[in-house]
Amino acid sequence: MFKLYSKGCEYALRALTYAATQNEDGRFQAADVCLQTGIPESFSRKIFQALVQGGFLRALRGPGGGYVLTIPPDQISLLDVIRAVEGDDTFDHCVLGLPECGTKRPCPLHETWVKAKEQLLAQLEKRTLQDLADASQPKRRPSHKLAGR
Amino acid sequence: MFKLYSKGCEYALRALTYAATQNEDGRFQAADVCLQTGIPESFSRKIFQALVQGGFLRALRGPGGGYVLTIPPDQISLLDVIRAVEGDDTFDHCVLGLPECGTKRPCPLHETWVKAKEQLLAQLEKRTLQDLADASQPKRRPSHKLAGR
DNA sequence: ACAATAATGGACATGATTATCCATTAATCA
DNA sequence: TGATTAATGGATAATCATGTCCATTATTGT
Repeated sequence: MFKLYSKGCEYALRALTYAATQNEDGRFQAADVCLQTGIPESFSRKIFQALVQGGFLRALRGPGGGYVLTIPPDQISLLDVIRAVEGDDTFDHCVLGLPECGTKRPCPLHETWVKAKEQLLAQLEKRTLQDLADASQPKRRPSHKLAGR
Repeated sequence: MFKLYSKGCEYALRALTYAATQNEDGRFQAADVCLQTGIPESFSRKIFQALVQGGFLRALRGPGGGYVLTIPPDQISLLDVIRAVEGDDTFDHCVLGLPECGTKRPCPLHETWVKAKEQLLAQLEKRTLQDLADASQPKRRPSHKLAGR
């Protein structure tokens, strides 16, 4: 069946969105966020590790620790998160599964897919974590951005 | 990772495309098509069964049998095939995995996804099996349609 | 130095997708 | 009727994605 991204990526988006609603600098603890957003903790922790590896999060160990976003949430697009979790090449494979498919040797669906993909990625690129946070039911500071700009 | 559709669906598209290049009425035998397109036979046979169930193919048993398309290849869109194999609702699930997401209770990504999906489905809907067949290296009758219209 | 907290990393369990095998059914031909 | 051909359907295996558990490491505070 169709999958825009893996479960892990879905959890990353939900967790990071929640983090952005809660805290100015996107600081959170794994256990807390997983409990609040209803995503499985043990599994999601692996994803957080990947986001640390990818440079999106900084890990803070010890009491009062957790994770902080290394970049403000309004500068992280959904596409950024997706690529960080899934790898830069998630969207780059031939949809007909032909290994030799490319610009020089396009499969019958190549051009169609390139166009559809462009539009899809454009949508995912223009929405940021902050957008998602604002669109969620605001927990605190209900979107000061709308007034502030 | 990203998946536009399942392996089975990929095989269906490759097999049906090949069938359309070979034969006016899209007639083929499972063993033959699988051999030629390099897709696993035992597995693909299950998919052909599904396409029979879905009314896309008619199965002809016995010597000289095989499958025939019940509809001419230029009237079958990629989206038709995808929906037949994957089910009508493949593209209808919330990308954030929220069960209550819908028009009345949209998730933060709902509108973005609806738009991206529309564009994606439009691309998949306007290409037919005949298009794919013509775009493949033509085995016989190299696209009489181009001259015929 | 010790205790408590929180992330890390490895091993393992579960589930879904993908793939293979084989006996059965239906059709054709001699 | 018997032999051959080709799809069908059920059981089973392999592979990958998802999920859990636990010992370890780093950090903080006492």
